[in-house]
Order: sequence, then C-alpha cells, then structure tokens
Amino acid sequence: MSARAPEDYNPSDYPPFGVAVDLCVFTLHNGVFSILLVERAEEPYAGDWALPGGFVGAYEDAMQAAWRELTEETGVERFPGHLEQLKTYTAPERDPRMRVVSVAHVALAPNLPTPRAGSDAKNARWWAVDDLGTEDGPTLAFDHEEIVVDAIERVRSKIEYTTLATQFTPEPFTMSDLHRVYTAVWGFPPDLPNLQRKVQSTPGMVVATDETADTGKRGPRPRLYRRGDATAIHPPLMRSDQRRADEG
Amino acid sequence: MSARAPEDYNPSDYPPFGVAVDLCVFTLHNGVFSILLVERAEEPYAGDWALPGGFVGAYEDAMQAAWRELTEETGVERFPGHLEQLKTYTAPERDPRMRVVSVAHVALAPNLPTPRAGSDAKNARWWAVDDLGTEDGPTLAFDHEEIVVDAIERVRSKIEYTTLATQFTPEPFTMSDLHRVYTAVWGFPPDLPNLQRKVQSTPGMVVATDETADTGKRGPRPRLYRRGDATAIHPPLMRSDQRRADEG
DNA sequence: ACAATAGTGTCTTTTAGACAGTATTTG
DNA sequence: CAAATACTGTCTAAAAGACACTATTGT
Repeated sequence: MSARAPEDYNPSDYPPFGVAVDLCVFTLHNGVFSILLVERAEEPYAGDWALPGGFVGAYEDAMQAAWRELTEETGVERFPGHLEQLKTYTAPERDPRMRVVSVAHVALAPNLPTPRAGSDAKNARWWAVDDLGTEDGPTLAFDHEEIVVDAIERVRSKIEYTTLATQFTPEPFTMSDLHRVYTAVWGFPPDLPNLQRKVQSTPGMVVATDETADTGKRGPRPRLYRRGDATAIHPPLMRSDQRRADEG
Repeated sequence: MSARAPEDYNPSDYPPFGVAVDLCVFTLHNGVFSILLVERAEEPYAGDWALPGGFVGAYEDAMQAAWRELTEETGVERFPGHLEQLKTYTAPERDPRMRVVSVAHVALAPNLPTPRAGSDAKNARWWAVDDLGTEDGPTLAFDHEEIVVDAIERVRSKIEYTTLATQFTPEPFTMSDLHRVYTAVWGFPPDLPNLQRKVQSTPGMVVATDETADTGKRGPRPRLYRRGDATAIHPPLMRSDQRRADEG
C-alpha cells in the first residue's frame, strides 16, 4: 500500500493534500441494517461501489462538509439523524490519482428514503450490512472496505454505551421498535423485557408519552416514547457472549 | 472560528491543505499523569505551549509520521509504548498561516525521560495533566487545548475497557504499580483488592512471573507480572461514581 | 514487637439474564 | 375464544464494592 520513496527523498517534503470527507450512512431500511453506497461511473474503480463523500471546501470544516454532502447525497432537506467523525484514512496510495486523505464519518438516521438514482447520474442504493463481503454484496472501491468495517463496529459498539439506538427509529417509537433496532444492528435479539428495564432505568434515555400506538396487529396498544436528553448508558448495555470480535 | 466565505464563493473550490500530525504523549512522570508539550519559539503563539507534531511526508501515512515524530520529540530510539489515532481537527482558521488539518494521536508510554531541551532549540517538558487549565499550567497554542481535553478523556475512558493501563508501567510490574497507574490517570484510587481480582480474572491481561520484587520497603515481596496478549477488558472496569462527566 | 505493605477472603448489594405469568386486543 | 403481542414480575447467578483479615518483611 505504501508508496516507495525515491532515493533522494527528504521527509521534510510536504506535498499539498486533498482533504475529503467520506460518509458511512446507516439506516434501518425495511428493518434491515443498511449502508448507503454509490456506484462509480468513472475510473478508477468504475462500476465498483463507494462511500458517498466529497472534498472539504475552503471555508468549511470537515463536519460542515459532511453535513453538506449528507443532505446532497440522501436527498433530504435537513438530515434528521446523528453525525460524528469516525477516523481519518491517510495511506499514500489510497487514491491513485492524487494524494488525498479522507476524514470518514458515521451517520445514523431512521427510515431514509431510497436515494434518487438520477440526481447526479450516479446510481445509489442501500446495501444490507450483512451482505457486505459476500458474493451478493458490492465490490468496494479504494480503501472503503476498511472504512466500512470500522464504521460497522463503531455503530455496533456505540449503541451499547450511548443512546444512539434511538436515532434509528422515527419518533415516537415503541419499545418493540427499539428492540428491532438492537436486533437489526447486532444481528441477534437481546431479551426484550431486560432491554426495556434497562432503557427505562437509564434516566433521560427515553421519555414516555401518554399515547399508545395503533399497530394494526392484535395485542395491547404499545406505549409511545420520545428520545430523552441523555447520551450515555451507564453502565453499558452489552451484547455479552455474542461479542467475540474485540477491538483495541 | 469559521472563516467568512466571499460572496462569489463556490463550494467546489477545493484548496490544497497541509496535513499534520499532532501528538498527545502521556506518561507517568514521577508517578504523575503528565503530557509532553513544547514551547513555541516563533509566531504565531510564540511563548505558548503546543503539542509536538509535524507534517505528513509524501511517502508516509499519518501513523508513520506520528511514529517518526514520536522518536524525534521524545528522544528515544524506539518508542516503547502505544500509539493510536485520536481525531482530526479541521477548523478553517485553526492555523492562521495556512489551511492545515491535524490528525491528532494519543501515545502512552512508561517513564519517559525528561526531553532534552536543546535538541531542536525548542523547550520541551512534561506538564501534569491536573495543572492544565489552571494558573500553574501552560497556555496552549492553536486549538491544542481542545485536542488535549479530548485526548485526556480518551485515555481515562480507554483504560476502563482495554488493557492500556499496562502501557504506563515498565515490565515487569506489580499489582501496586498498576494500581498507581489507575490512581494517577483517574485522579482517585480504585479499591486495590478489587482491581487485582478484576485484572487477574481478565484472561490474558497480565501474565504472572515466578519472581517477586524487592521494593526496599517493608512488607512481603510483591509478585511481578508482564503484559499479556489481551487488549479488551470485558466487562469493563469502571470508575463508577467518580464519573459524572459524560461523553457522547 | 510494631508498622507498613501484599494479598486473600467474605459479606452485601446490584445487575444481568432467563423466563413465567398476566393483560389487552384482533381475527 | 384463540392467538398474538405488550408488558410486569420473579428467580438465579454473577459481578461489583466495601472491607476484614492474614501473611510477610523491615525497623
């Protein structure tokens, strides 16, 4: 991956860089934990799938650039979810055209619409996270596979110790909705009664409304909740045994 | 902080950036949780204290640049500790001279020597983390105060759920040494017997040697340990009640 | 002998995890 | 009324937290 330096290379050779933001936008699409990818129309990696993103402008920081790209790429007026910086990828040859570093971000939102393919002549769609890396899944451009792997792990672990799971479901929501979020993101169902106990005993994670939902299905009408002010779950809500893949 | 864009600004104006790495190097200096800062000799911010760092070269990634700076700035041959990326800071006006983004890193190591002031005509020293932000502490240049705050929180939280605390003490070490690490970093002493139980019940966190240390002091000779392969502590070791400052 | 330190054991409280049981609504 | 769903309650096991107690070594 690393480029070979010429013989007369002096490490105080500081080239100009392009600085880009890349976005790992996650949602629950038809209940399936999914990520937004765009199909590349041009070389390099034409036909492969890439993270949406773009360059940081002269008068904005990376976060502003990410918000800007987010509304452009998802086609929503005001992106209704959460955005945070993930990590910066800087391998010298990550883009064969020029030296560019990518400040990757993670975004979460409920129920985003299927992106309009025609907006800028790029094909864009949701991919099930579970299909990535399989033969049903996309081939990823650049170092985007590495970025996506990091992003998925970030989301899966961050809903353990923060209230971010509530960002995946529109308000108001039921406890079953939240349970579906955890199940979709983690890939296995936590115990619903215990989840409910934990969520409700975390001050400020959710706020009960006095309304109930009409699910159309039989059974009692479930209570509706809204997001609270709290950001942390303490102590965390853990995916115990299922968790054998550790990070540093 | 954000620069005003001119009237005719087009966001597809993508200027060249400088890309730097900044280092938050932490150690236990005489038992005190400390960070390495260098005094600036030139404008801007002459006389203020800054994080060590430098530009990323043409043929290296940020991690390589950080390792390079680390050995240069600490004056050790091979830096004996842990290094990881923290976050990237990209505010347009963070450096008044030019547009430069900083990929900040966190480094941890045991007992680093006091840096030689004369190496490159810059004054460099360890500052007690507790003195930062007080009148005994340094004034920080650029946006380095923000970076340092993020870095401190990263270290304090990361020794909860990883084995990184063992990076702060030379091998071999005693359980009291580890206890001193947690005490210094967190600012309060966890219960020693419970800490010991937790550390020893985490498979691969430490490996007992069959040796004991001669402390010079009275009391039994404590057993010596080395670092194990494990990186995660699961479930985490938490700073319970003392922890009222939460992060997102 | 005494004081300081290392390390073990034990008791209590809390929490997670599993799951039974009850209530509510629709077909 | 049956079936599915929402939700509460209960039991058990594990872990954290507090702290007593024993053992070892130097003064």
